[in-house]
Amino acid sequence: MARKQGSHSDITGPRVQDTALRLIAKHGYAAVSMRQIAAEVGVQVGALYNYTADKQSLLFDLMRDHMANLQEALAAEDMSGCAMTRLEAFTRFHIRFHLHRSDQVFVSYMELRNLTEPNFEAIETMRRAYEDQLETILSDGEAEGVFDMADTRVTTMALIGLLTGLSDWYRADGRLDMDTIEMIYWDLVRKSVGRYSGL
Amino acid sequence: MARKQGSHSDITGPRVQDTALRLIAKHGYAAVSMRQIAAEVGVQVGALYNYTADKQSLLFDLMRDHMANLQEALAAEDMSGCAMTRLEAFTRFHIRFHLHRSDQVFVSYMELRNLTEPNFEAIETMRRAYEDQLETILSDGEAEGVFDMADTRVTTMALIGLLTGLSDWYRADGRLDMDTIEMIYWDLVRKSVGRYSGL
DNA sequence: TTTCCAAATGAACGTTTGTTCAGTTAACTG
DNA sequence: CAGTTAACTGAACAAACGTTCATTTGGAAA
Repeated sequence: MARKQGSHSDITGPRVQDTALRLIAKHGYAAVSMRQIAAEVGVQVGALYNYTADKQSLLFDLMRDHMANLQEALAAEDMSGCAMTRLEAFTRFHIRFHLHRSDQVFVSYMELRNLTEPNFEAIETMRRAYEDQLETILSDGEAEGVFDMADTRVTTMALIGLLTGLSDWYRADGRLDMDTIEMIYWDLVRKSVGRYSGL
Repeated sequence: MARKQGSHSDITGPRVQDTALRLIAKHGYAAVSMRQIAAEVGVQVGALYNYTADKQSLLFDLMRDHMANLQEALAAEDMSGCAMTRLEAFTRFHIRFHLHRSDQVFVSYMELRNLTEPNFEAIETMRRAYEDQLETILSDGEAEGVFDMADTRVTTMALIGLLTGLSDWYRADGRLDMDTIEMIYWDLVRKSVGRYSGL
């Protein structure tokens, strides 16, 4: 029995990706077998190899697609204003983008060590490019005199950690909606890098 | 051949723990086999079962010990002053404790999903207890009027994320020493929750 | 010197793993 | 309607998995 109705490759293909993403996010790359993925898709294990060269490629493609989507979406944001405006845009963008893709975020940060060396470097390069855009904003803000930081690079990494850590505890059915959280986090970011003349 | 010289149980035992921690931090729980651990320790795989009931217990013990050490070390800190003083103490303590235990931190945050349900709950309870101590400091600070936050719980989680994210990029041989990083992070924390009258 | 036993061996167990591939099916093409 | 082929099956492969256990070892106790 094969191909019950219509051509399936354009249906099964995405379903393999979606299922793999969901299962890997839940149990981890090493803990998910090709047979589990096949079972959830509804095919035999051999059929998966019509859509991926091997298990490693499946993981790598998920992560590369995620990073590419991130880069593309950020490029579509308006980044024309002053540093403070751009920092707000970046912060809100990051939160919105990541909270809608919790599985991708989880996999992309947790499964780095399961990538082969060349695949790891490819993902790291993409991540670095993303981080650098935040660092540029912070540098510009320092030059403009609106930000006051002890160290730009460390602050960049700290803010990335602050924003990304949100994915660890945010639940869509939680106490606060996303707009509120966005506001709270922007408040924290703004104050943490702003010129300090408080108590 | 067994026991080449002297009793080994008090040597092999800790070595199993140390090796398991190091390998799991590097490759992940599911990706590390009992045979790999045994090989690095220098025994046959069967010998491991003199020191752990099974693989799951090995992971759980690592995480529980880490959380217990964390709790114990925090309890030994001086937490007698005002909220601002205690926040600084907590911040510096958290950074120092975690940066000296990067493998434990990594495992304790990455391998939660590989715990059985009861083991997971046990660890979560310990983690929650730790977070609550930060939340208490923030609440007290708000009551004292020295902190200004939109939401205490969210700020707690955000600061935990900020501080813990440090482990993701810190390298002992990096550009900045730990004291400097501690200072930078305390600066960020202080400003982010402080009463804001800046630009 | 003999006995004892903690500590470790080494082999085996039943599963599960990722991957391959010859064969089968059914929708599309002419 | 016949031929083609994309899509999938089903079985097989060697390797690796966690765990068990009868057996062996050698230091310590008597």
